[in-house]
Amino acid sequence: MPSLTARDWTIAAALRLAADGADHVRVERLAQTLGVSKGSFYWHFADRAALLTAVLEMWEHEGTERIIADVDATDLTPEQRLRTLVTRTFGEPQFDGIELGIRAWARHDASAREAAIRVDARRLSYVARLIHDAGIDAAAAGERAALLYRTLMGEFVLRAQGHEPLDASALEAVARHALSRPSS
Amino acid sequence: MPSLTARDWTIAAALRLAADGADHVRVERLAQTLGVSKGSFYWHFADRAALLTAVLEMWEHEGTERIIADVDATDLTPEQRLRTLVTRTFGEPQFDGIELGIRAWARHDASAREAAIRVDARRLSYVARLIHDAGIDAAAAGERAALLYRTLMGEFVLRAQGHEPLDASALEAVARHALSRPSS
DNA sequence: GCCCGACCATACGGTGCCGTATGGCGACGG
DNA sequence: CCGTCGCCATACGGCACCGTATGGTCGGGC
Repeated sequence: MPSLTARDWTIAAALRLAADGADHVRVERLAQTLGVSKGSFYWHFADRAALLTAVLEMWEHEGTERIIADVDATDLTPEQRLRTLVTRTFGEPQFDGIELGIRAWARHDASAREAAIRVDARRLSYVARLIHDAGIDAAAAGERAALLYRTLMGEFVLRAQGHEPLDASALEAVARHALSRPSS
Repeated sequence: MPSLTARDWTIAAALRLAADGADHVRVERLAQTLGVSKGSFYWHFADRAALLTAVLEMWEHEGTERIIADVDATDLTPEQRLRTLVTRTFGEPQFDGIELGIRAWARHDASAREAAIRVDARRLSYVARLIHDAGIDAAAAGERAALLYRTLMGEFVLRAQGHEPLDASALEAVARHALSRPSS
C-alpha cells in the first residue's frame, strides 16, 4: 500500500472536476474514492482551495505545452502543422471535461479565469503564428485563429453533451478555411 | 407589495444559474434576494428540483423560438436571414450565461442534457435549412451549420471569460463561409 | 532499541443548505 | 362579521461538508 502524494490527490481532483465541475470536488468524497480519510488530505494540502489551485496549475502547465511541443518537434510545413494540430485537438475527447470544467469554474473564480485567459492567449498566438507562417497576413491570421479556436471550444461543448464528433470532412473544411486566402 | 409568482422565482433562478451555475441556485439565497423567506418558495414549488425544471422549460421554450420567429417573420432572402441570425446570436451577450450554465449543468443532469440536445437539434436544423435554401446542397449545409453553431458556442465560452467579442469583420467571414460553395 | 518524522485515522464543532410543520395575516365572498 | 384561501414567516430536524485537534502506525537513521 504505497503512500499517496499531493499529485495523486491533484489528479483525482482533476478527474472529478472534469466529470462534474469544480463545485463537486469535495475533500471527503475524494478521500473515499482514494480509500483514505480526510486526515491524509489535510497533511498534503492546506485546504480545499489549495487543491483546486494545484489542479489549475497542472492544467495550465501541461496539456497545452505538450501538444505545442509535439507539433513543433516535427519538421512539417506550417500548413501540415496546423492540420496536425486540428486533428489532434478535435480528435482527442479526453480533454473535453477538464476544459469545460475549468471554464465553468472560471465564471465565478478570478484565479481560474486568469489562468484560462493565459492559456487562451498562448494557444491563440501559437495558432495565429502557424497561419501567418503559412503565408496569411497577420490580421487575417489572427481572425482565422480566433474562429478556429472558438469552433474547437464549441466542439468541446457539444461533444460533452453527447453529440457526434465532427467527421474528417468537417475537420478538413475547418483547416482549409483557416489556411485560405482572404476572399474579400 | 405585490405577491410573488412562480415565474418570478423562475426568473430569479435563471439569473442565478446564468451568473454562477446550477449548483449555486439555492432556495434560501434566492429568497433573500427576493426579500421573502423560504416559506414563500415552498408554496410555489414542490422542491428545488421543480424550480430547476421550470428554468429548463423556460429556456427551452423561449429564446430560441423567439429568434427563429423574428427571423422568419421578415421577407428577406435566405442569405440575408442567415446574416441576420449571425449578427443577432453573436451580438447579444445577454444569453451567454444561461446557455453556458445550462450546458455545464447538463453534464451531470439527464433532463438538462436532453433539453439541450433538443434545442441544439432545433437550431441546427433551422440553420441547415437556411443554408440549403440559399442554394447549398443538403450535406454541405449540414456541415456548415454544425461548424457555425460550434463557433457560436465557442464565442459564448470565450466571451464569458472576458474575451472581446468577435468584430464585424470576423462575423462577416463566418457568414460568408457558411454560404460559400464547397471548394473541393 | 529508540526516536522522529512522514503519513494517516478518528472525533469534534461549526456552517450552509434542504425540506417540513405550523402559525399568522390580509383579502374577499357570503 | 366570519370563514376560507392565497401567500408568507418562523422554527425545527437533518444532512453533507469544511477544517482542526489529537492520537496512531510504521520505516529509517543513530
